[in-house]
Amino acid sequence: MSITPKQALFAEFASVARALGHPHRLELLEHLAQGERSVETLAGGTDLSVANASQHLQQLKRGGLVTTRRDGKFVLYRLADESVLTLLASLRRVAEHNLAEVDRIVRSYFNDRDDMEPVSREELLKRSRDGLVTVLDVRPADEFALGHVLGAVNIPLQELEARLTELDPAQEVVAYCRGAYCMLSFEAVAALRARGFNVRRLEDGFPEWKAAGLSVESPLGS
Amino acid sequence: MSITPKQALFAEFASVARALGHPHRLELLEHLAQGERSVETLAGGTDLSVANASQHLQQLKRGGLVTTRRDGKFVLYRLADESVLTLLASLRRVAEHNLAEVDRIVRSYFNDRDDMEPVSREELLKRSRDGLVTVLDVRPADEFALGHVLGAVNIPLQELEARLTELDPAQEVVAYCRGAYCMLSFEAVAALRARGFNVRRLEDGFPEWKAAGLSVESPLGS
DNA sequence: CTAATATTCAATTTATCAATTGAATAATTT
DNA sequence: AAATTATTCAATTGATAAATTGAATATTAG
Repeated sequence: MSITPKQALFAEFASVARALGHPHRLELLEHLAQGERSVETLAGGTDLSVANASQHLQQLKRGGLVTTRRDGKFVLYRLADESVLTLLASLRRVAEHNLAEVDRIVRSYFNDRDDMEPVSREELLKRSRDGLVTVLDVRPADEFALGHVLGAVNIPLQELEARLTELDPAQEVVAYCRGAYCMLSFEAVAALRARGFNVRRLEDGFPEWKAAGLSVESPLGS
Repeated sequence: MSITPKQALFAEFASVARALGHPHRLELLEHLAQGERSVETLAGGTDLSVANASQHLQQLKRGGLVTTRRDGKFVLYRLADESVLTLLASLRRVAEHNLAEVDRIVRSYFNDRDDMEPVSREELLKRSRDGLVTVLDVRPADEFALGHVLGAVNIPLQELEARLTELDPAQEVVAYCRGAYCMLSFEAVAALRARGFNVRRLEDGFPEWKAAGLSVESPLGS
């Protein structure tokens, strides 16, 4: 018996889902959500060997989640389009709603949810315009340089302890990083709170902010 | 070295994606999108052995995509919540946008003749007013009952073969279901065309029709 | 052209998944 | 209680995926 078109379509849809179905690939996608990256950069950022990262990236490509272009001797990967971010957000939402294990991890590692109630994009935008908050980007400097929330201050998490004086203790701080589950901003909040700062997290990260069409600062030509 | 919470979360997210990563499981989810079903019913609807369907359903359950309840000797599966439908829609959207193969399949099986182009809402509205088409809603009866295109006939896809006599073979049929990526109307078109009907799909589905402010019939109070 | 760098490919081992079969469990009917 | 029905489990076989290694390609620089 032959394959029906419906089965063929489901097979294609499944291939997209399978491409998402590995922790390393999700991590690669999180990095790619920040912008275009070379294989070597991605391998470094995710602690994978270059060959392994390359293979995972090719699976993402086969699944239609990323595209590539060559720039000199580098092959640069990027998300195929915005719909990939939406898909990742949906995936997170389903996991949060329906997997007890996710809830358990978030609770046990990120403490009280009340305390950590994230700031919505809308709220941040409003309070930022009114000059009421310091927007703190805790991603590495190179990621910040490739685009960030308009008016944000960049203090990479690793430098935070050393650069506390750059933050006004009298003003609320809202920290963000790569996305809803990027650890950097969780850690920044914990560190700053321990120093007496009034600080919260943005509900998600830079890619979502950018995708929502909110104001960003980007380097020339991008 | 120990597993970071981030890695643990990505592993959970990946497990959700893996649950989606098989054509049979996507087909099961499509059936479940229509309402609660027993294992036997699902096995019948998808041409799987009961044991095989049961195992796939358990994978969906582990992935947090479905839940179960027991009713007498039946175990009834249902989608975990609405966010699963959103996730499925995102998955289809990414596949449609970024996989050439999906486009090829849709074109070659559904759109490769002029008369297989989907009908726009405006065109359907006009032809419907002029009495030129039969508007066919192929969603399950309970969904139809909650609101449908004004004047539409409801023949759920599953009953279509048995109720062909209700359709006038001399008149063009326009089928619709839940949305642009809902498979039901694709299948209805394929089935009816095989029977010699002149049939096309609406470009999207009921939610878009309603959102566009076009005439609908709804139950009291909604 | 040759050397150097970035990425991919090919081959391997290990691990996990898919489908089938027959038996086991759980609720219902007789 | 025994028989019936629906579902799940356990064990098997064949298929596919993951990570590693070393070699192969493609581009740039000298």
